Amino acid sequence: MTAAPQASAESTAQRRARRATAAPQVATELPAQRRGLRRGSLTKEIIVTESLRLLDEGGTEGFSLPKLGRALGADQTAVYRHFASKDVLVLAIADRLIQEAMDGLEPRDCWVDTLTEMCRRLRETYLAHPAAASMSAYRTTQGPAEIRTVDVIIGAMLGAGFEGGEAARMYRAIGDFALAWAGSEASFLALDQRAQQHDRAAWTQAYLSVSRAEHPNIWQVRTELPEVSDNDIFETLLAVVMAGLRQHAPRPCACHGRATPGPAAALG
Amino acid sequence: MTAAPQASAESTAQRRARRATAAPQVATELPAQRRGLRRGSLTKEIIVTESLRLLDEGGTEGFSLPKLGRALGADQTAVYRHFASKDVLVLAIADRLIQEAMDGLEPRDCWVDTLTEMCRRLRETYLAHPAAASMSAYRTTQGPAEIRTVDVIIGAMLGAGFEGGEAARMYRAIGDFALAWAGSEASFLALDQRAQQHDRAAWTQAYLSVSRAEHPNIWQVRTELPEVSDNDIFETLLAVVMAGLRQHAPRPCACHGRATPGPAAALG
DNA sequence: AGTCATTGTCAATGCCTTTGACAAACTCGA
DNA sequence: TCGAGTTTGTCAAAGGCATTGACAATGACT
Repeated sequence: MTAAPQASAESTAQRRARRATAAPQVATELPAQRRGLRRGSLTKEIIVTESLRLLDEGGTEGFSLPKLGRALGADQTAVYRHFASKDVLVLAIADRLIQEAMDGLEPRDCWVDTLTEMCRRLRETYLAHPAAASMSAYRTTQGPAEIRTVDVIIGAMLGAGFEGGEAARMYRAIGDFALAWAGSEASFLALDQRAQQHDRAAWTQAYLSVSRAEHPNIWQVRTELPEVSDNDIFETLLAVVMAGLRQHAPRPCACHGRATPGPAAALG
Repeated sequence: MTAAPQASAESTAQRRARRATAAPQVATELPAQRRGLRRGSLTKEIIVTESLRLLDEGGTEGFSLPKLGRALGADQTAVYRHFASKDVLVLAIADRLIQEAMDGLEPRDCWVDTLTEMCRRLRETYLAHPAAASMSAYRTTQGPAEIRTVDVIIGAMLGAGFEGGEAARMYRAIGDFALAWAGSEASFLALDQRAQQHDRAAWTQAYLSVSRAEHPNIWQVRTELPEVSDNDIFETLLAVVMAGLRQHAPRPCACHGRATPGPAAALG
């Protein structure tokens, strides 16, 4: 079913002419050139893509349905013809993010590698679209990509030797962990730059100016604290989680606990 | 004419009557019905408390500064005399939650117990106020309670034998983990009941109706999947994380890996 | 008592989400 | 080829929210 007839150009011209003459005597001062969008120029796909672009550029603040409509060159309310409400649009955005993150995810020989890759992918995608992620994290769509990811995770857990209810629990634990972590990092990055910068600076300040007597432990590592990067934190926690999983697992992973090569291997 | 919450409607009426016949006496000895809006009757404390109540009862949707003002028996804009913006109020709410969660937290003999307690406390408080938590999670206030908690966590890490930068990294990993997890659980619970119920039901449905050929791993544990509770998931992940930490730690914890007694001790 | 800052109230602005009426334009059947 | 019906874009408008500036009462301080 393709067949997009090109006869629309002429009928568009007809429409324009008609509109010009059909209008009552209301003073038409403007050369009504491009007042409207051609029918069918908006699709769910286009709208979601533009939403993502707007959110990436302007953050959560700059995102509203009126602005989205205008950015598409359409009316403020045009989006409502394709999504019943903003909430439904947000769900579609969530779906797009999951797809983007998990497209092509394949089980690897080592179940730890599989889980590690899943966590890293989700985080990468969320960090690439923090505003979109902060709006749509914790929403679930049961789309094909999501279901497939669930299957891969459970497959890894079964590969680790977990059985039945334990495999189910472990899947939820790791899956929800990945979502929670990526979502919360994205949520922080979705705050306006001022708040973010202020927060980071404030913590550095707080660490460095802490009283030795009152908070001796902070004091002891006060200079190292501001050095820790977000990537450090994520990879550290990921390693901890995977170590814990390996220990719980009835079956060792294929790489026998060798450090998983990853994007943060060079980090201190 | 708005149908304000019952309690506040009445106290507003009382206030009006009282003010009309107001005697210039001080008469501050009776705390009963002291909700009148004499000058100074609104304080940050009161406003934050009422915010929490409104959020607990009505969720994120029912929470706005106009409604908050009305619920306090005051003008729509009264809150702005105490908080420069809604954002500042949200930070104050965040502070209150952290205080509530961490009040009286003390290091325990076993550093694993200390960390476990911290994670559980944060989660409990956030789950008790999901809407408030979903608004204020990921915000940081550097209040005394927060700083103290940081010191306790770092103390636990030093107790585990981590040193310098490693202790700093581990503190961030566990602290951020606790925040991310509690925040994301709260965010889910802050969705309106309909969406929540729908989500849970949809997943159960999705699990049970999965095709064996397409998603064999899900199929294998399909009946166990809906059985997993939120508490199961949290305690499972917490156990995994603590096991991983123990393994990374240069020094064993005081209880030598004995299962930490907790609300989910029955879990395998 | 008189000055002054504080704090509650009022009126108003501009943006947001959403809805209903309307009109253009595409589809489909005769 | 034409006309009915459905989509889809546009317009106008309602009702809510965050925020602001002007105003007024009130309590503190001198």
